[in-house]
Amino acid sequence: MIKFAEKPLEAVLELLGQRGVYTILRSLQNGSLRFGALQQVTALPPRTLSLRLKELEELGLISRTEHHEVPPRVDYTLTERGRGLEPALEALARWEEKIG
Amino acid sequence: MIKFAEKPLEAVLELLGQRGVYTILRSLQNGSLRFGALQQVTALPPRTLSLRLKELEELGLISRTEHHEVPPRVDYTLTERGRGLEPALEALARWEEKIG
DNA sequence: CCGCATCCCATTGGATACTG
DNA sequence: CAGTATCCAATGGGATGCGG
Repeated sequence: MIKFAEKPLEAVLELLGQRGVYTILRSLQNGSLRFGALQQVTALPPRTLSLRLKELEELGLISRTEHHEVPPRVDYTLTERGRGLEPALEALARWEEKIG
Repeated sequence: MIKFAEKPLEAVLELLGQRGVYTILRSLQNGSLRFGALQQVTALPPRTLSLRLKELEELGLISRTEHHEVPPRVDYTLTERGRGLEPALEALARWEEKIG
């Protein structure tokens, strides 16, 4: 895996190329979401979703907030750095429309 | 591998996440390049570069032109569809500058 | 409800050597 | 010069079951 510290862009692209990651980022543009919700929109098995979320956290694109309640509740939010990717995500979305 | 026909965007993102692909596309923005030149800018082993170029061709992002000469000469060019990705590539480049 | 542990497998990527 | 052949190591990711 490419290290963010060395090649931030390549690291992000590598992660964006993984299943569900683009969908996760786009979904979070509308606000925080919980693990379960992300599972539904991405259709990823829990193990895989968990891995992707951890990687997104490591790259500083999302943050994890744990609410100490019963039942447990955790939600994920775009960070400032994550929001910085929005123009790129938008450009990609527009490209898709054009050729779809 | 994700099929372009079904999910064009996911297919492109998957490919963009591979080593060297972003670099290939950016390099070709300045005009056609030959296999050897792409090998130098990407630092990919020939087998891998060959695979990536073939995939980029399948997605319709680049085209391959074979000149029947001795010694052999082949060059690769961005297609119209490939150029459509430029705004997204630019947005990514700007994101990189901001955090680099 | 969130998410980790294990097991498993197909696919892939890198390195090196070789050829039309 | 532009690739292909071969071999090997790593990894993505699905399924299932358990734990805080």
